Amino acid sequence: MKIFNTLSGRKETFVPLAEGRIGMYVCGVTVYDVCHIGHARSAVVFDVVRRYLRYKGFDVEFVKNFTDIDDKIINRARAEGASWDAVAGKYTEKYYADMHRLGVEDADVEPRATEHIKEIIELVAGLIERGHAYSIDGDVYFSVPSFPEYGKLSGRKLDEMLAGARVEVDPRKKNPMDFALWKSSKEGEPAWQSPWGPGRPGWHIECSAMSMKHLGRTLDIHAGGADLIFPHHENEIAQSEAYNSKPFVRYWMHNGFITVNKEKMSKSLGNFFTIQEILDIFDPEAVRLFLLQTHYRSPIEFSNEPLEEATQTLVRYYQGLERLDDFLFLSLPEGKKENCPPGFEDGILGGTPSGFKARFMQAMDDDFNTALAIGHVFELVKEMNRFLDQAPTGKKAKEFLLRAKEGLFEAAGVLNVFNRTPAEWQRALLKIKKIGLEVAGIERLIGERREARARKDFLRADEIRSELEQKGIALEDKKDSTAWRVKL
RNA sequence: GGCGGCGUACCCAAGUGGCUAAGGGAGAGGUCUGCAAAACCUCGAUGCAGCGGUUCGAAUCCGCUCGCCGCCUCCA
Repeated sequence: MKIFNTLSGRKETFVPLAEGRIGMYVCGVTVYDVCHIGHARSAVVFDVVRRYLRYKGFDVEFVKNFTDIDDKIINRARAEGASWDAVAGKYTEKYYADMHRLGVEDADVEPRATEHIKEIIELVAGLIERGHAYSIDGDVYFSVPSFPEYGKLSGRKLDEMLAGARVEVDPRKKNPMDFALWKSSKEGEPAWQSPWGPGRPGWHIECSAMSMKHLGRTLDIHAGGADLIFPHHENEIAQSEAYNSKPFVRYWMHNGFITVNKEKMSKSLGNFFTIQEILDIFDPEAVRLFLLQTHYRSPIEFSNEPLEEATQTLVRYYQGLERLDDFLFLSLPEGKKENCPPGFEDGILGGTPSGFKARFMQAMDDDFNTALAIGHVFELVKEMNRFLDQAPTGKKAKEFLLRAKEGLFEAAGVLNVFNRTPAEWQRALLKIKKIGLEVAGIERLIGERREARARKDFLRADEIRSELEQKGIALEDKKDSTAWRVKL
């Protein structure tokens, strides 16, 4: 299995520190506001990475933190007239609500910065002891020149960074690049007691302290959005490696951005779409598919159109699945003569190396190429349809298709897309398209129409059809039944 | 200014040295059907921003040009 490692800038063969076990840490969110689709991307992408590693048989310890104390939370609390911890609590809840709807699994450990003040203080004190940090008036700074390898993740050199510095430098720092490990608190701000006086942790130190506590000194995988590479992750490396004298992370993974009009979606530009407002119009599965149809390191241009296309794509998938289910459970009476169309065994439907499962794993093994993996899903769907077009009958054909379906379900479990039943999908569409009809009501009308058709009252039958059509439901007459679809 | 990425069919997108350049959406043709719709099948780039080079062979490697974007500041 290969993973693109930001540290080396290339794909590397993945070998965990301890055989069969993986410690993985993902930078979560600062809970000062609701999440936008960019946060969703990071969460969904690394959710799939985790699921795939588990699928491969690794014992994965997955840690994702919440930054629950920070300047932005304090400012937000002021703006909302609430306490800082009420703000953090509120947006933590909203985070969970969004992520659960998107099918993102909770982490094994979900540490909060404020629950690790003791570990953070130990770490800061240790860095001072080792000569990598210094305190001034209650603040503590990391001394960047004390760590010669600084810049190795983001690929920049110290002097270059100084030349491009765009931020006002605190004159008390020994070096302009030094960053805060501990910030003294002003009057009225949340504070914890420390050897340097009351204060709160700097942003970067919490991840070092928490990852070390929950996963040990060296992590297998550390992941987050590409905007965290500098300075956040660079600083984490400096702190952790200066303290431990050991490599901090073996594989760094970073996801690409969501853009709007080709520009990075961000709070400051105001061009962001919240998860909530997107899920108000689109099904979560369509959102997830949309995010996974592009490789995780490439940018994704956001707009409604691709989400509508993703919805249409899911229609194709669930149509195929329904057809398969119909075949497997309805139109395959026992005792019918055997007819298993030849020529499919060696293709994607078969269990050979060119079969679906092998291709799926090959795609995922190559730096989690979900876009290619999803492509294989639809190759399989197409081939399945072609197979069914041959009107197969009998036990052999059934077993053949059951195996194909099994492979599909394994992939669905990893992606957490394609994971519902066709009926569940239709119900979800009914809801998201805000069609004011119940399944029972639709089926009653279909029954009425069936009777009308039986007595050749096509006027009445067409009337019912157009009545449903107006409400957004299309009818499909099959051989001996009528199915309904939500129109898109 | 420094560092990095991207440019593949009408749209999205995979592919980073060698079989027919995946897959989805849209479109066209066909099958099915009381009619219809849907669904399914088929079709679709002699071509991979442009120009040059390396190679038996390049979308894929190298150089230059054009266009777009990111990081260097909080940011998923």
